[in-house]
Amino acid sequence: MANSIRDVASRAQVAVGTVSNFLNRPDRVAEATRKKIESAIAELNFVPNASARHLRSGSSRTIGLLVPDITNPFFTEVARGAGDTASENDYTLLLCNSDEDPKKEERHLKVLIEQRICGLLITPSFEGLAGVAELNRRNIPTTFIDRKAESLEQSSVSMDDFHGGKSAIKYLASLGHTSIAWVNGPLSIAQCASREDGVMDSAKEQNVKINKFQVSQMRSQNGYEVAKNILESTSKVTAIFCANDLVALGVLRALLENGKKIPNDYALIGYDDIGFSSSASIPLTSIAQPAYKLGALAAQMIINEVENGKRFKHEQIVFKPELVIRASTQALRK
Amino acid sequence: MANSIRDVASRAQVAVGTVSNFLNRPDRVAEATRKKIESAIAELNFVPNASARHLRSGSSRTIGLLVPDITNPFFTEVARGAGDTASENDYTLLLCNSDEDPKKEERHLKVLIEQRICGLLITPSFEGLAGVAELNRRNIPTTFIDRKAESLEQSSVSMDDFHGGKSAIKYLASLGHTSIAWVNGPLSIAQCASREDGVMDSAKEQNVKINKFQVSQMRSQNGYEVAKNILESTSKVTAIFCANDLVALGVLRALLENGKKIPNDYALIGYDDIGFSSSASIPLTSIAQPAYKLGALAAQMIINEVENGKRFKHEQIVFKPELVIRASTQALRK
DNA sequence: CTGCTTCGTTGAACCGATTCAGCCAACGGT
DNA sequence: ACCGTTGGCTGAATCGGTTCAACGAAGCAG
Repeated sequence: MANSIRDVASRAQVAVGTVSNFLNRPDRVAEATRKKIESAIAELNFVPNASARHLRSGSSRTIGLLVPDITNPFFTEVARGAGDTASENDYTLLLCNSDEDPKKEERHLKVLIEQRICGLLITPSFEGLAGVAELNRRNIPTTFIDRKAESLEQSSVSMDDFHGGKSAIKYLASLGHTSIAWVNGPLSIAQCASREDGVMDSAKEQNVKINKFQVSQMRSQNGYEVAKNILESTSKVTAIFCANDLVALGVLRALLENGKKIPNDYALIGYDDIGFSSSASIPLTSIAQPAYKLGALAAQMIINEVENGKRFKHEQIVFKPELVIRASTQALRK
Repeated sequence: MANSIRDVASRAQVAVGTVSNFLNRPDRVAEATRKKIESAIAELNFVPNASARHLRSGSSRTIGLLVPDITNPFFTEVARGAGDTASENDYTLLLCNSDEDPKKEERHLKVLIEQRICGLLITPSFEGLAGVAELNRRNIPTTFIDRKAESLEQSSVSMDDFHGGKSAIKYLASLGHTSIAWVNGPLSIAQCASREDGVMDSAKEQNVKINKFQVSQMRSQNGYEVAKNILESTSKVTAIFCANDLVALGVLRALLENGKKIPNDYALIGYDDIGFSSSASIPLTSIAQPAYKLGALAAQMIINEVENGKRFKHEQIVFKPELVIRASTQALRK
């Protein structure tokens, strides 16, 4: 049932080495021989065994992708991008979801090492992950996604969060808003910290007032809850900027329930531009991040690194996010 | 750098076979020897090579999961469930996304065969997929997810779509609605067909009138577009039931844009109960499907089948979906 | 005709695990 | 004292590919 290269060889009346050449360097094989092997493979329904191949060749042609929350559409898109690129280059992508749980993350890293992945794509959610150090010790190239590498010895594909935060405030200021609520996630998350820096920087430039609010997790429910605080707050704001779309959607729901009109009573901006934002009941203005492209590019980079070894130059690529204007924002009516 | 079992053996002063026993059947190894091996492994930082293990043992401990659209939260949840269960049982899950493209699907199946997966989980989106027949020929157990297997030789974990369609209409009828729009996807999709049967069956029982509408794809944008037709339709409906939540969210947006009040002007029900439905601006009543459980159970079943071989009894498990009532529905005001 | 390449092919060694027949020592029953 | 059993350990064979030194034949230059 499970045919081996030896069966193919004997059926095609050639040596095993020739079949292997046919599989890997067909140009080294004469036309006539090639045909014999082709038909033998077809007749036997032969498909090479990846494990055997990896074992001997030393290269697994498998890359790992470790994300903190596959439920977040942003990461789903990253995974799609990385998967498609891997596939096009005849690599296998091993997708692992840690659910933001360090234990699961370590376990997945162990499995990835067992599989002898030749490269890892990761969005590190915690500092100083033991497993990542382990990867380094084993010389497995690692590329950060959505997080800039601090060392030049490592590649990364990330977003300019400072710019993202800045451009949202700048845009709101241009609409005439001078008092803005900023709903951020935990500052321990690097992305949140950078966005906040951008927000504050722009606020100073544009001379607008920022009211800070905070959520413990960047999920819809948290946005829903924090909205009450915004409504009850003494200093009246006319615009709300949220650190991601899920939170913004939660805020949106709370505002509508309280009879507020969007964008009339409040302008609202999210971050990430996940698919649902454009089809929310009030389509959301958002800071778009090219998630698919992030994943695809990261995969391409790690494949280059794997194939070019030492000659490879590490790069830290930073994309600029883009403001996408929809119905949830409009100019302030005096 | 990459240590082998032989390095461990020589460091621990034992035979390679003993190390292998330690790894796989620790009870067969004496306490003292165990300790020696343990410390040798720790010192050398040894992690076994999965490829070598699979090659010799013949079992890959890898299961494949092939979904048609990882972007759909329903499948993301299925994948999480399957992934967690695989992980708990020391299996590796290879997640593949076909984007509803038969070519990609075939390519993924080829890769999965190369990897010698010991079992496949699949939501078949097309009839008579050549690749699946191939899997059968190779005796690779296959379990259908969200689609009942027609043969008793195969397991499946699916939902009772007939019941789902029926219960939505029954509920709307109980609220006093007698004229209902039913927005379905392509009838070529088995799930859509069954839901429609349930809808029509219940309509007859409850004596309510059904207005059929159709979308070509079950995405939010399609729902947005079809909503116009519903509004312009001559026969006035007071409730709308959509074949999935994405479509329902699109309809919701269109209705709100047209100044309609939900649930006052229209009651609205979706299907799947994806996370976003509960946090939509008007939280959506929906027919909930336990996606995570579907994935987890399917993974457990295929693992059982793999490990118990012929003794395994195939099962076709069918879950009943559950109506989840939220703000988008209310009793009809006369 | 000889010597030198080039091209296509061969087949044994090897990658790193698992498997299993076989060995030794200790123990217990008679 | 003898034999059978059991527990623990050994190491060669093996899984299915890839690699590579070596080889024969053909082609070509001098």
